[in-house]
Amino acid sequence: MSKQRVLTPQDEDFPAWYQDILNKAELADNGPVRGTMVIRPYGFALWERMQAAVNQRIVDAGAENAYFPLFIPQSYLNRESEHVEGFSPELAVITMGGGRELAEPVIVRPTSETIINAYMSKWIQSYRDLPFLINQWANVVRWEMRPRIFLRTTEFLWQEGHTAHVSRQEAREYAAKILHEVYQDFMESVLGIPVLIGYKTASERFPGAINSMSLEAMMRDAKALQMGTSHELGQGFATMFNTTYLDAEGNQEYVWQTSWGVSSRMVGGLIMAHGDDLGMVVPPRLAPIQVVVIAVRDDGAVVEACHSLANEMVAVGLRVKVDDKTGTGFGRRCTNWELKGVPIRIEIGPRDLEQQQTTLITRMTGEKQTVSLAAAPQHLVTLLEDIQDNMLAAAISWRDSKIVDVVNLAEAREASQVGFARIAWEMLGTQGEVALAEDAVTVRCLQRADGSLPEDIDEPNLLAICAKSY
RNA sequence: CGGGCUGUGGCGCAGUUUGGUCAGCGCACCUGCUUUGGGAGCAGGGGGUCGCCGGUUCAAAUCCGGCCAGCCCGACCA
Repeated sequence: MSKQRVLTPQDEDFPAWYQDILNKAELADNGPVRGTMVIRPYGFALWERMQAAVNQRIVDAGAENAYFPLFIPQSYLNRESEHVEGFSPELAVITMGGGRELAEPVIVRPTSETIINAYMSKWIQSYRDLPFLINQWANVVRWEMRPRIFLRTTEFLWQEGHTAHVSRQEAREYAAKILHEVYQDFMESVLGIPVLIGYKTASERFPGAINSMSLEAMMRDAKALQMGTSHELGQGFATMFNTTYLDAEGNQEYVWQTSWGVSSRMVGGLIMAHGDDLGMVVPPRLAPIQVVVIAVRDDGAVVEACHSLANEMVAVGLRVKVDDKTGTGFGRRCTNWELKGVPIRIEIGPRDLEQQQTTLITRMTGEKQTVSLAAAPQHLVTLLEDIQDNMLAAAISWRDSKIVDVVNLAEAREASQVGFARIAWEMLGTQGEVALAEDAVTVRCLQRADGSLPEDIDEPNLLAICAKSY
């Protein structure tokens, strides 16, 4: 009964560590078609909780949910030239249906700007219909060369918001609002993952957008992960789909649009941003299970005490699971809950019961403490809040320790191998961006020196965040 | 699409060079007993047309030919 290695250590082989977690924490499996994934119940529970928190914020931002078809006429994509050029290499195209060749091939949506525009143009008539704010939760398909579960799969789950506004200014502000009030707030306050925000460079921009904003997080191997994007689409789609409205002066005008999304990739980000060599570490606000109560041994009184304590905890609003599967060894069960990253583990054994107490272990720190059964529920409520705050604080300080300010290309190249390099965009420039690409380093985003979002990409004195990424 | 590699129970692999008690190991799974405060021990057990097709041979996981699939490295991506 000694402690043995469960996962490949992160230092030894980070991708292997990630794979091990997917399997051992029962998060997901590969699907039979390359690039597809099966999301298992625990992995899906994480996603569902993300959905609920993001959806609430989207609704608060004024957008309404709707649903558009999975199949899009090929001709729709062809209307916006940059859009179709950007996506055509990764499209799944259906040419057969009902046993016959189709007159016009059908695209499996890689994103829905086109089909949503087709309907916006129908529904929007007057400036009184604006802003038009809509969102859908859906699956999309982008044929991927190098898939990795959650991070880059051929089919993935996401939310895509699409809006139409009377002015460029209003559209820009709304895209920024989503970035800050929906995405950044969700990621930092629920996921406990700090993000750097900024504009994508022209080469990293969404196909068809005039500007793309992104949220970039640092994983435990110091690589970057784009956690979400919010785009300013300008009037390109509106022009091609004739999405117009009549303004107060009686003029026919094109709308200004945005689109924005976060995906099941965030599950991968959660794993890689907080995980350690024992498994996942899930922040309390997200955790499907916040507390697991483990019956140490098969003893009627012990099991009963576990359930009774669990009931009290549920009564104060906690999400609790009782593990009374005493047929499985104690150590094994502890390990399994650690792998799943449950924030707090409570052990109740005969010795605890004699003292009317319980042993409480915090997943994030491994810290053990003894708490009386009577005080446990209330104690847990505050402890979970502390853990949530501590996880974000720890992630921020760790990330900041891996960001290096540099002044030239050579330094940027070097620093990007072991963290994020921050360099004046005027210094780096598009040529520097191309040079960095040789080392698989990209400019993740452009931001102001204080980390805030610039007015636009041409604003002077911007900083480029450079890193290797997923 | 260019370069390197691999296909053997659910997973990870050995065996292939030197055809013949090689259908085997670890983990997982099932049964029983003992266990249970950090991945338990012992005993027993189930499960594989050795990627597919063809060829050589008395005999093929092993040799030959073809096909298929997958992995890793390079150009695109939430």
